[in-house]
Amino acid sequence: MSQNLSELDLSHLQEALSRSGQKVTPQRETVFKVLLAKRDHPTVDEVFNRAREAMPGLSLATVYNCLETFVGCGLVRQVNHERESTRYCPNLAPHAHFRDKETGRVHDIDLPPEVLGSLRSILPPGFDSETIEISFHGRAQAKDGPAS
Amino acid sequence: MSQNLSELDLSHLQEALSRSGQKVTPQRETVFKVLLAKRDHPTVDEVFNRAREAMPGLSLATVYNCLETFVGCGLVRQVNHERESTRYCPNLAPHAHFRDKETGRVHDIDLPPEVLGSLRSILPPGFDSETIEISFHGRAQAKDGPAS
DNA sequence: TTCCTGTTTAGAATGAGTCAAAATCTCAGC
DNA sequence: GCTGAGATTTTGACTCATTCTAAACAGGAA
Repeated sequence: MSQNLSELDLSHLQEALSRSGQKVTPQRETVFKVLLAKRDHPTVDEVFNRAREAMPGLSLATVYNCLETFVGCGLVRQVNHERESTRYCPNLAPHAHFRDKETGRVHDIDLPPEVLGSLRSILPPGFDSETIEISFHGRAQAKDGPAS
Repeated sequence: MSQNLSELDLSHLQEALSRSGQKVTPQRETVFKVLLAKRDHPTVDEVFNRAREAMPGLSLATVYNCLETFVGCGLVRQVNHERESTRYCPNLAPHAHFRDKETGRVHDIDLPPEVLGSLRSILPPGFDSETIEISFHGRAQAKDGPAS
């Protein structure tokens, strides 16, 4: 539950927000720290509950606002699986997601550039893709450890 | 709005349903025909409206039921994009989806076996994937024609 | 201070989807 | 052709993630 989030991580927040003309507020800091502290793809509700430990007055709407802001300035990615609640992920490296049928956990799967390339190459001319989402669904061996 | 859907298509329905011990009903036929008639990844609401032209008494819940049944017996795939309404797709060949930012249309993108293979290969040992969903998001040149 | 703008808050509203229970259908067995 | 069991459909109520609205708040420029 580290208090030792590197300054570097928080400076990302600072930088990304000011890049898009927005302010660093206590709420945004708190929410961002929650995302960095446990990278388990929490839902809004989970973020809300964790964040309230540090900031009891925080409102759910604000958590929605913060997360939307982060997504908007590229700090965080949304992860959707079927119709379940949206989850949030501060891993900015290109990666796919694997959703475990049994546990519901979401795992990051590293996406090598050549695979990304071959994916891009299947688009016929005229299709200009900004984002690609890849999600696997199945069972993962209980390789425990932090629910990545 | 072709009445000439091949017998073959409808026999798929027949076969897939009885394979899982379920009945062919007028409602299911109607809904299935709607999916085949215009392969534009309709939402439940769109299916509902189209189906009611042929069967005015049809209820929304039944459309949900039918589509769930079809997905369950592998006749149809669900397509989710972000938090938008679920769409349905009778194309069973392996393919990705491209969602046009501007029009909202969803296009099927053919997925060659070798690309599918290279995707599978990025899974670390212990990850056993049953389904893969790939979705692109961006702009598509107005290569008009039926909103594939 | 005062104003302005962006942010946060609480609560109401939305809307896709699900559920429960009654009505209806189908069809095997008589 | 009837009967009864099981599947299917219907209606309407319900859930719940998310969005919206309007009022309070914060903090910097004038």
